[in-house]
Amino acid sequence: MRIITANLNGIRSAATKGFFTWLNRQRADVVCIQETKAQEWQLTDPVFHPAKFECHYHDAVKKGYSGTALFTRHTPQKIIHGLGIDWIDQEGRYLEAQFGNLSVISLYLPSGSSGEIRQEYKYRMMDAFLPHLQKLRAQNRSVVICGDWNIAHTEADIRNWRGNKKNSGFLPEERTWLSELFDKHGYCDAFRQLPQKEHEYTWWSQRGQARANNVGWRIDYQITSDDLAEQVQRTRVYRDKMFSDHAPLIIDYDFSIEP
DNA sequence: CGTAATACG
Repeated sequence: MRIITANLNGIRSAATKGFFTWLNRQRADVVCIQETKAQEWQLTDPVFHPAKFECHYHDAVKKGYSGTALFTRHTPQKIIHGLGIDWIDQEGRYLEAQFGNLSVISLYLPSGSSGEIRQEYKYRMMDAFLPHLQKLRAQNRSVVICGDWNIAHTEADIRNWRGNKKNSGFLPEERTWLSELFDKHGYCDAFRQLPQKEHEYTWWSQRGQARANNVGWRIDYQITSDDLAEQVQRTRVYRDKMFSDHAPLIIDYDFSIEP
């Protein structure tokens, strides 16, 4: 099966640039979207509900802000909106689809780049999310968590690591949190299961010529439970001018969703 | 500076 994750930086803007035309050609089974920046009542146009998918939206309370979506070709047994934690769910950051023993999750971890208050919020969500991830493992579920984690893990995941050691998204505490997820809690970075390509980033600053020079960060991941690690068949970062600052991440797995 | 509403990334 193929899972795509994409931070769209505004789903309405993305639609006008041809995102849905592109998507309908991708043979995706599940599509996880972040930063819809819209509420569902603003998305009545059929373009936002492509026919071959079952489409779910999880909006932020604040208009034009954040928001996740999950499109699926197969009907899930259950859709879960949010973590059950109000101050997180108000920002529309977690949307889960359950297919038997498999959970596919669209996740948008906060950015901390605007200042201390949002960095603290980011840390608080990381702290609140970890027990949830442990619970999913304790239930013996297979899990694919797709989305914008707003953290570059290692020096291989960011072009200018020296210059960003004190910047949100590459702080030691954030990187350690991801390391512990991988080393202690039974999760792995699907993209890193296959032979490494260098300088494969998913996000570029809009300042200067960052995109043109590929001075980027890998902050979008599909993080799976360890049991799915050997299922990864092919990974691809899809760079196209249609996607203004984030590139979608496409991963093919060697498992299928039970009907 | 883009997206979408005057903030946020």
